[in-house]
Amino acid sequence: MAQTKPSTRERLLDIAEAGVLAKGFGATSIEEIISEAGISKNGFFYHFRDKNELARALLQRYLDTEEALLDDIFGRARELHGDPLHSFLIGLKLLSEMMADLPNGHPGCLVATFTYSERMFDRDVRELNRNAVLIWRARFLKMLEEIAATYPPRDDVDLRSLADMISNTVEGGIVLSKAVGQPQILAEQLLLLRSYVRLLFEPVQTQVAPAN
Amino acid sequence: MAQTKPSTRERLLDIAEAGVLAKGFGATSIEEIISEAGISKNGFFYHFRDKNELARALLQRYLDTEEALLDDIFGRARELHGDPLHSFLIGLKLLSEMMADLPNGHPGCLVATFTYSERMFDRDVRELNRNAVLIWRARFLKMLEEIAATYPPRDDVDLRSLADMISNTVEGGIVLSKAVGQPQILAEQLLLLRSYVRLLFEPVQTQVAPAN
DNA sequence: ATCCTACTGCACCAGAAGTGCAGTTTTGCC
DNA sequence: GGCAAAACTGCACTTCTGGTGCAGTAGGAT
Repeated sequence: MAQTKPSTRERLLDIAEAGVLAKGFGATSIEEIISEAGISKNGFFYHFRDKNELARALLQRYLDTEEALLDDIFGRARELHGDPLHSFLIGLKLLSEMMADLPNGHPGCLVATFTYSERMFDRDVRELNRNAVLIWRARFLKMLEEIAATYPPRDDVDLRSLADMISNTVEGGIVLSKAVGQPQILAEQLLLLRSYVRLLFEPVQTQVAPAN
Repeated sequence: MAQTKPSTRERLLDIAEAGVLAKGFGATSIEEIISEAGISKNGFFYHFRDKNELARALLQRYLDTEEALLDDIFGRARELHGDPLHSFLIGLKLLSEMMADLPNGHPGCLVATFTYSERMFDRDVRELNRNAVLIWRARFLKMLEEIAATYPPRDDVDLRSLADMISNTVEGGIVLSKAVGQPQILAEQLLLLRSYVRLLFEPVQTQVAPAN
């Protein structure tokens, strides 16, 4: 089970991911994946029992990458500022900047692709997808609780909903950016979310200062 | 060209829409649509030249319905309160309540389904999809400009981005609600958006009063 | 009576997901 | 170097789906 051979399997996943994010899971045929990878059909089925297992592997890899990315961004933000609120605001800024710097815009979120599902996947894959969102929720909720402990929120908001708002903004931003072909929408929306968090938690007097 | 016969064509669209929203466009086969409609395959192709034309008709009808729904909600909100800010806040509340009242949650947005495209549609359909988002933007921007004329925003936000934020919240909320199977997420996110709009535009002294 | 709309029925094609099996190359290990 | 397992190739075959083509028909409007 321990992967020592990354090459072919990883290449299949790379090709599949690009296809799925550009065209959707159903529109990405095994035929085209293997032709691009220069492998036979049975070579493909050696690595993945069926298309559903490809979906599972694709999603798992994607989620691991996203987790690492969020760890990195909010970890760096925390290093830049010890205060929970300010490090969170810095994290959102960094995230927004990272999204703005993607040359062709965000390629798309596999979680959303899988949610708007296409051929329905099996329970495994759907559960993986569901858990991904719940993990994001837990991550951001933890950060918000830390913030709320120091800065009482100005409006009576549910922190759990607010935690979801980060994922919500990203998912919505990706859809809108892709739909109209304006990649910057996602980055802008993250800055609006940041503005909301500031208005909610930042003490009033500080707000008169320029916005960064 | 003037439709006098709604029955079969509309029924095909109903069945197709339900399928597409539940499983995605590619996973909804013509075969299953016609079997549910009790019609022959050629009967289907009599109404739609190919699957792409079905997509176009589906999207067009969906957009018309959404337009009417938004007209209705924000029209009613305006009747309930003449002030642009308060009628907008009422509109968001009404929208949130409507989403909360959907028995099985929002069935999904065709614009998002089509964006995360699945088999790529032709230029026509993609343009229709793009314009839909731009029309939503224009609608909300108009309302926000009216608000900003009376209430200077507390943070230096771009009204165009803020206009997109409504669509963004809905699209993201639908994805999250569907992904985790918690329909109320969409309604909650709309209330958070409402909270942000309040914090942005509502004069400070009013804020101390209880929310809502 | 006949034309148009709205279909049915049948035959057929290509592409995609898979299955099955036999055989071959590559590799890692002793 | 030898051997087994891993990582494939090639071919044949099945089913489902999208789509085409053509011939025919029931029922209402002119």
